[in-house]
Amino acid sequence: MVSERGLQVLRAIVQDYVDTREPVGSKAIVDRHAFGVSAATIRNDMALLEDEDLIVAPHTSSGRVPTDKGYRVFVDHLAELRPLSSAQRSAITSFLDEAGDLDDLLARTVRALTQLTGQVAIVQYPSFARANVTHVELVALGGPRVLVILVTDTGRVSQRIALVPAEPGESDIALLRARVGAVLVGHSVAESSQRVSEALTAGPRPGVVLDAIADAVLRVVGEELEAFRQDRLVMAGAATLAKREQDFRGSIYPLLEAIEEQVTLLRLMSEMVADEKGLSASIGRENEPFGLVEASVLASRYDGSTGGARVGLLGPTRMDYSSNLAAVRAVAHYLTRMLEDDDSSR
Amino acid sequence: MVSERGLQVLRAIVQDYVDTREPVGSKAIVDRHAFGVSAATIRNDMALLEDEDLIVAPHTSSGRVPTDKGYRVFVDHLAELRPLSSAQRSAITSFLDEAGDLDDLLARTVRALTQLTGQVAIVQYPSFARANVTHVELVALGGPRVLVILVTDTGRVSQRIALVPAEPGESDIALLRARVGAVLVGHSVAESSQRVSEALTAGPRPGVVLDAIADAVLRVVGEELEAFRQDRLVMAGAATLAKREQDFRGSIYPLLEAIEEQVTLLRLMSEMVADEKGLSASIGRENEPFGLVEASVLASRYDGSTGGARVGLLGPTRMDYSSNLAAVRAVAHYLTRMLEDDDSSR
DNA sequence: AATTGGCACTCAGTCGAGTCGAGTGCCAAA
DNA sequence: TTTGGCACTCGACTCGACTGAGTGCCAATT
Repeated sequence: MVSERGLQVLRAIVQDYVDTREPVGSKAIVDRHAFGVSAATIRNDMALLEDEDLIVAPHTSSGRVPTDKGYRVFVDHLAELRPLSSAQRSAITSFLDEAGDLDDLLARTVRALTQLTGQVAIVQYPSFARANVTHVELVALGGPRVLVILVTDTGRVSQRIALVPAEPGESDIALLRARVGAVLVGHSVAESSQRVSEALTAGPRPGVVLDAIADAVLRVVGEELEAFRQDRLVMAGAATLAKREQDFRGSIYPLLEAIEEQVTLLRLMSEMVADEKGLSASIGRENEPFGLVEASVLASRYDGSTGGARVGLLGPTRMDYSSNLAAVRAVAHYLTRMLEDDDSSR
Repeated sequence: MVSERGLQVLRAIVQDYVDTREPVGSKAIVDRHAFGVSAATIRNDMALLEDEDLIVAPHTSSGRVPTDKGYRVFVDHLAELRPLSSAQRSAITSFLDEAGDLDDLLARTVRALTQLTGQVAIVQYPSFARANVTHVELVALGGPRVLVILVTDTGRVSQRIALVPAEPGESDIALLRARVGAVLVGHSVAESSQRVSEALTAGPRPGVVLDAIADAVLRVVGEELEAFRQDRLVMAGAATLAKREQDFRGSIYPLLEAIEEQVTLLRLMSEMVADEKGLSASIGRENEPFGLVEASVLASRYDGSTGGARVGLLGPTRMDYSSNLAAVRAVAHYLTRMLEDDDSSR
């Protein structure tokens, strides 16, 4: 069983190891931390910690290094999030304050977070599945092309071009707009998607040109709604991985690939279990199902209203969890406030 | 002066070095290439090549390695682009054929190119400065928000939300649409941008609400047009750099950073000088002004009509120029054809 | 004049022995 | 339970010897 002091020793080991990148020995601990006991005592504690699989010695007779389990205990029980400096806080707020639309806000968020932590920052777009479609607009572009525009109450706007079987006239467009609008407007994205499929299986009445056009438009709308339901990520700081390369035993290739793929990270972030404060961490081996074993992901929920969306960061397992968790929490906090504040303007 | 055979020796050195990643010696050359002369003769030639700064010996008595200048001569005079296999060609065409809109087409293009070469693929968006604005659409979103949509004849559609000083009614929207349309429709993006500024300096008549709204909308339109004029890049395969890391003496950090920044690569690609076939290469040190010294960029123009746009790739100086140039050329070719073919549908 | 075989020379890479020292585990004493 | 002492381990570093690929040069050959 690990004593109270044993846990303090673990904390010291994690902190020093993150600091120095070198296995830390009993002597180094008594030097750098005021434990008031001798090195031999620390050694006994370390032997226990090793029994518990919280630390490990890379080879006989060298210092110890935290295991993934050790980091986990540190994060769960030992890390005290050290609050950001006021300079940092004001830097974040003023930087985010200048943001324009949602895209810009999220882009600024990741930049701020990567700046703050020196790690890869990630933010998930708020999920749009529960958003409601408020407007549908159709614009005839000439020829067989019709521009379809969808707007949701969360402020997301998207457009797509439909190729229709016949060129619609001005009045046709108005009719189409009403018809498509009836299917969508006022319904959530998820519902709308459903309703579009139903409207399509009904099929056009043969020979009725407008029906054929409407179907073509609906098909495009369906595709676009599907895209709405897919979550997206915004990231920044991928280059910082190259700087931290020494922290990875293997190649950073899997990491860069995950960043480029996005979908892996998306799943990973979605499946993370948050604590009561909305913070979550996935450490080292815990990411094995996602093909990442030497990396940790820290994340926090933000913007509780739309639910599910997260902001976080990705870095080597050997990272400064205290600072980084604090940074994630702070950024999530400001981002949430930002979204609440001017909810009406988006 | 370098003899004809000397150049063949240079070619052999470049090819073998790219192949083996090891300095190549005179013996290896006579073994792998049928020169019909002895190693001593090759050595003499190599001495000349070294005098001309085309190759260099990393240390006394090891094989030679091409210099940047050597690669340059190879690319300009010696590389014969080896055509793609028919399997590759059909893979490209069928993959690009499935593309939807322009975004999708370019995304597929970079994926195809990175697949083909194993390098980082880059494509510049066609410049929209000369595109003409064909449609302006306004949608009242309720409250002070008005959705502004711009469409150009190149098929680019973009939208933005304007915050206006008063909520416009249905008829106001129609009036506004006509008014804004008069400023933009039928003019190129560059002209439109100009005309918007002029319309704004005229200023609203005081007290006329519609004028104030129109100005707010025009300001947003101006911003959006500005965004049109900025070129953008789409990239893929950044992760492959991690695999090729051994090919870089220094860190890959500057490369990843350039990829993330985009603007550096954009300038680099814009300033490259193309040969008569539209192909261009920038090798190693030649990229020094852009902070890249161990990398080469190969590029090709595509879609001559809109002018200026390029597709290309980025990789270590020690790359297979023959294959990669051929791949870039082929992809540019198919991309151009794609854009011409269904010009009407975009 | 170009090519070739021969030869001395250079130097990175490798291997093994020797040394150093940080750090451990264990034990007996406090 | 803590502590000082001590033998032991083992990675990291250094040094020297050796190896071998490859060069430059030169005299002989074609």
